[in-house]
Amino acid sequence: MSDPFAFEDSYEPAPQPLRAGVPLAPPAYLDGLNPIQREAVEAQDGPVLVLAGAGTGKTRVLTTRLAHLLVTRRASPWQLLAVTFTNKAAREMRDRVAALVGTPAEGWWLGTFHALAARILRRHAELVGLKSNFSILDTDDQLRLIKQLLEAENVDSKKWPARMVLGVIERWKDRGLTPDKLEAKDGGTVAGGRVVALYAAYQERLKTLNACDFGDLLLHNLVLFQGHADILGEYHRRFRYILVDEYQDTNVAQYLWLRLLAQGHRNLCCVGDEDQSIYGWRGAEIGNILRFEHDFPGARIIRLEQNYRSTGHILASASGLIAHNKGRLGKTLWTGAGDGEQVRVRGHWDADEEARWIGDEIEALQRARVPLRQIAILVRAGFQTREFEDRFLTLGLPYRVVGGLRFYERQEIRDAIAYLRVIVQPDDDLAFERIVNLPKRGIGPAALQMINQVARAQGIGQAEAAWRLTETDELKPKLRRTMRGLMEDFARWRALAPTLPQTELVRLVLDESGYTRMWQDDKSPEAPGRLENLKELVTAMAEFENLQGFLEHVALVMDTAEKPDGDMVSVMTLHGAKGLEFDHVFLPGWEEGLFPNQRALEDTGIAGLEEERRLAYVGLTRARKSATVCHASRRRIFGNWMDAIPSRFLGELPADHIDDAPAAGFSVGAGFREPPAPFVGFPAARPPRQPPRTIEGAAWEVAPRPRPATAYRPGARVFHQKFGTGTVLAVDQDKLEIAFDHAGTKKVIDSFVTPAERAG
DNA sequence: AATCCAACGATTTTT
DNA sequence: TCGTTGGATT
Repeated sequence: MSDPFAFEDSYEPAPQPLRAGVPLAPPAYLDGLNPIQREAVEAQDGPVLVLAGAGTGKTRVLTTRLAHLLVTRRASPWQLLAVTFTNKAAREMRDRVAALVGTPAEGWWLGTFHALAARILRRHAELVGLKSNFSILDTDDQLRLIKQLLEAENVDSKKWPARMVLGVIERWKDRGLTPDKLEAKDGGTVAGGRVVALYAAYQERLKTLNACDFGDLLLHNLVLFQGHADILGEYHRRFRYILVDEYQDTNVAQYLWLRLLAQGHRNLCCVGDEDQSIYGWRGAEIGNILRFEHDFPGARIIRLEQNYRSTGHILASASGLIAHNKGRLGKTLWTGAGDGEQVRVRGHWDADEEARWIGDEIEALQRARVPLRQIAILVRAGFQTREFEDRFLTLGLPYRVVGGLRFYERQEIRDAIAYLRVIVQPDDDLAFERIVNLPKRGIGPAALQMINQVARAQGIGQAEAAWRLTETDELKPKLRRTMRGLMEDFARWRALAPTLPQTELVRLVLDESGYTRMWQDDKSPEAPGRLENLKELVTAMAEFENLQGFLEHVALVMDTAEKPDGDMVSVMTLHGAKGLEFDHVFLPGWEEGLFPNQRALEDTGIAGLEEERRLAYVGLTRARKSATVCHASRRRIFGNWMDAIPSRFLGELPADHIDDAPAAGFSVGAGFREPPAPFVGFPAARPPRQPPRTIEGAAWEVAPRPRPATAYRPGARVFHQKFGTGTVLAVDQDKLEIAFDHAGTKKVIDSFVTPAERAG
């Protein structure tokens, strides 16, 4: 089987540009681009920043640019690296470029930061102390791991919830900071001043689990590139042109990753809009885009400012609002379309009335034959959707709440995947722990504790420890039999895995493990749905080449391509709306405290306020024909009614473009003060050297680990917690055969015995 | 091992 | 207010 991404092809000489890159007649796909867009398409060499305002045809420019590179033969597909944030964006880019070029472009590196980083990491995993079949953990796994560590460290998990500790660690990872770059004091008082140590322990644990979290995918890439110039060099030779979408959302680690890769040919084109940077709280660093010119000297900045989406008043309102931000590069959006309607601002007595009024408005639109799919309600926080759901339910108005539990986040799906993970990667203790007693097998906390004791003593995974336990008399016969059975099942499934289509394998595993039966016997109302989901999982798996590919998909492509079903009003958060557009947009809840959100202000001060304002900007610019902003005087927050004052953002909307502009003099939320600017640190320029390490074992192999020879010799007197004192008869690596004084002859594992006091 | 109650805490969540 | 979670109880 040939790997289209094998390195050999990167040494192929670059194809010569066709007529020095200038085709005789401009290709058809350039028609209909405006002059600036065309400039952005044709500026192919050197660093380029395309500042693409909302609705200015960004995706079109991006895809045309790629097509142009290919058609003019400046680069072959395999010499392109195209990075997006979401899988949706990657899909769209792939499809649209294929449409432009005429054939699907095969062999280019197109994907999300994480998917691309994972692909690179799988190739060189040994160099960062992993095996190439490493698992990618989800948030659940991460939290369980942190909880275990907190417990081991005796940290009060009430005071320092795992969520928070994980958050701190992830922000460090976002900034490219490995534990060795931190000092204990960098963690402040979090977890009793021990977060840095916890971070180090967490990373250590991940390594023994042969696992990565999302942040690690990038972080390990950085370590790899910085420590192995030869490998980085190969990627330099490979990637002649690099294209990045949504650059305003990159974090420091991603920035460093891009910078390292772009050093080769320096053809780095980043597309983004600083006014739509809304993920700062997830580690996105707006400074990346603001500093682009400084970071990449000689960069060309191209501003796409002609908006093709919204009518004049909407655009002017959004522009007027965002002009209040300081941290901008600045753009002046304009539209050739007419003024359209002014942005409506409406106040209501309370949130219920707000929902009622918006419901009525939507019904009016419906009567005017506006398709419901062209209407959206964009809220600041998830809980705001409830009022609308209640209202739409009574009105019988079809709606859909976008977001919420995703397919792969469902319990039964995660369980099924855990089985597969243990098969692919026996060291994956987190997956093992999840399903070892699911369905109930009687392998409860006590048994697990024993497993853990062996695992820890011998430095092996739980699965391996369980296996070794069954070779002894440590367990009660019944338990020993079930555990042995389970371990043999796993061994068998593992052996079958490479020979069986993955769909067959899951079916087999879910049946033989009793997992399916468990839900079949379950009388709860949700059980049938879960069985349905499991079937859907099997169907979904069919599309993948192999089990590994499927697991990679699950880990990295958490979204399921949503089916565009039915004509419904969309209700979603402002974050969820980024990149979407609707004819008619309703923006409820513009009140101080809610929007801008109190916590955002408290956490990050002026930076937080500006991010909230960008969120408002994103909301307004989703609208094509009409935007309606609402605020209520009373809102039920956490059960009790709270008085609310209109958002300061309302006062920032330019009066000329507003319908029923509220009277001037809105109070600007009292008590707001500016905390010190948050520290934004860059890691030291000097790359840390990591000694290369080689670990044996291909994807499906369970490399047999040498068992430590025991310190006990035949004749030694030992003590065992359960069986009492005895004399060692025979030694087999870590297993001892012991003649106990009162319990007969048993096989035990040496970690369960201690030297007995010498008699006499 | 299951079940019940009290306490808590509740923005945003591309991967 | 309401859903989740963890401890305690049977």
